Amino acid sequence: MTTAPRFRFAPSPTGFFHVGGARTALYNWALAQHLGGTFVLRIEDTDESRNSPEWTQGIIDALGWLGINSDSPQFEGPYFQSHNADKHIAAAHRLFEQGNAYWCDLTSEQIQERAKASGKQGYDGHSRDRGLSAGPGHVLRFRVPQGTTIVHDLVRGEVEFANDTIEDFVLLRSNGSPMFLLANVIDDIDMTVTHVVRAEEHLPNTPKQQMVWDALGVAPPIWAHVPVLVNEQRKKLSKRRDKVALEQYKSDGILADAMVNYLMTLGWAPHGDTEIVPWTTMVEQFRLEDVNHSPAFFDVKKLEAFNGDYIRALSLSDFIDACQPWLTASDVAWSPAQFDADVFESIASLIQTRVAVLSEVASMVDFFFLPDAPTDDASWTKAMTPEWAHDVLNECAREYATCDWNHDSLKLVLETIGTNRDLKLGKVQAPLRVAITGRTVGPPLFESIEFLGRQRTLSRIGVALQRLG
RNA sequence: GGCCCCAUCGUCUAGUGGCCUAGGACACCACCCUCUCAAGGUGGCGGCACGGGUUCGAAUCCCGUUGGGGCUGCCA
Repeated sequence: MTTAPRFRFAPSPTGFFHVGGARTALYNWALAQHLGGTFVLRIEDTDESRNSPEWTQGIIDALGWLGINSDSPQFEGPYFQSHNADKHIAAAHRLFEQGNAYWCDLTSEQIQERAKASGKQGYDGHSRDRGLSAGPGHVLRFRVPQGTTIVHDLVRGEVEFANDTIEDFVLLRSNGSPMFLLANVIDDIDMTVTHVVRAEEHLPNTPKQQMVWDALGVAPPIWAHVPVLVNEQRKKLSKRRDKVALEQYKSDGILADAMVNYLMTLGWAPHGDTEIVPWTTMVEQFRLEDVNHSPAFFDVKKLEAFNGDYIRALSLSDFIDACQPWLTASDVAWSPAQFDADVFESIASLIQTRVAVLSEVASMVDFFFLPDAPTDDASWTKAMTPEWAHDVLNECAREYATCDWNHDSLKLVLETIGTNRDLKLGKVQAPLRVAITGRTVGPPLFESIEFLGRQRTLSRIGVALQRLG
């Protein structure tokens, strides 16, 4: 008989949500969905010095954004490791009573000195047989048995560790609080976790944890260590150097689906020649055995390419909805009163193919809502330098005062002005574009002018003419 | 230093002994389309780290070398 598998995701609440953690969570979630199991969220807050309660809500929100919904019947938690301290301590004492652990009174300084003197690194097992009991300044250490420990890992195969290379690690701190290694195991046992899927950086901890499982008489879980995510220097993504906050990508305008899809392909690929596939397909196909063994570079460019794809796949109304946060943000160039939702809806389809991240939208449509064209000196210089610029704008102003107001005729007018001077539309449009939009690049000009209206168009041409002198 | 992991285009990957003169995607380049910029289309550039084996046959298996990475805390 097989019971439904139970996966767990066990982040520590140390600020924002790390993209590496996001991928690990996604792998666990995909597996839970694929196998009809449970995803258990456990907040590992044993290190009191660096946890903060508001961050756990951040974790839940971030998971929710990724589609790992805490309302789902397959979602369990959050549990807090700190709430289980009693169980951890009880287990530690049981380990002591069984002879699997012993007390030690050495300080870190003393350990270092001994290591220096012996020339060997780490703790040397000095207190193993000293028969110490609990007391102030005493830590409880696990008595690593002789022999070898074999970790059966679903992505790596069998990994063998000689136990004599593993030091007697600390279970309980001198203040009596449990260490991660212990707490982690006790919680996994307590929550009947069957699969531990986590990042590769935990692989060296695994034999230690497995020994604790064994000592407690419980069969260890199925392990799976997925490769870490690295930066361009091939170093593990770090909070200090790298942009790793999921929230940051969200506020830059990365779509959740794009992020999910991209993260899943870091270390794994869906079948076939397309890597942009719906979540349900990934759930169906994802297998731990197919996960790559080597670190994967978190490539923001590729993420944005995925995102552009997802943006273009949105229906127009979904796209418009998705843009709202960036149109109403506090740092936007226009005032709320100046914003015209109808205008935005009218031009949205022209914007949709032109952005890779949603935060780009604002600077692409600002000229519609600002009283005057935005100023961009580089664009101005580039477009207004030709000696014909002034005359073209002048003629434009005259013709646009009376011509039919639709993009076809607006275009035809400028085309004619250009033809008379032997200038292609691609060239003559430049001064007009900058006069109207402020920039040399942007959405299609004549549609934009049409939406802007005759009055404002004429006024902007006037302003530009004046500036040209 | 010690322990462990890893090694296919610049990057993410497909590939599990013959279908591989190694496929796709991102990036890059060119062309087409085109009012700018995108999007889209077409094409191109570019890789099995190296050396030994095993085998009729190796990107795929074994060994070694080299190169990367992770861990090495009374952090998680």
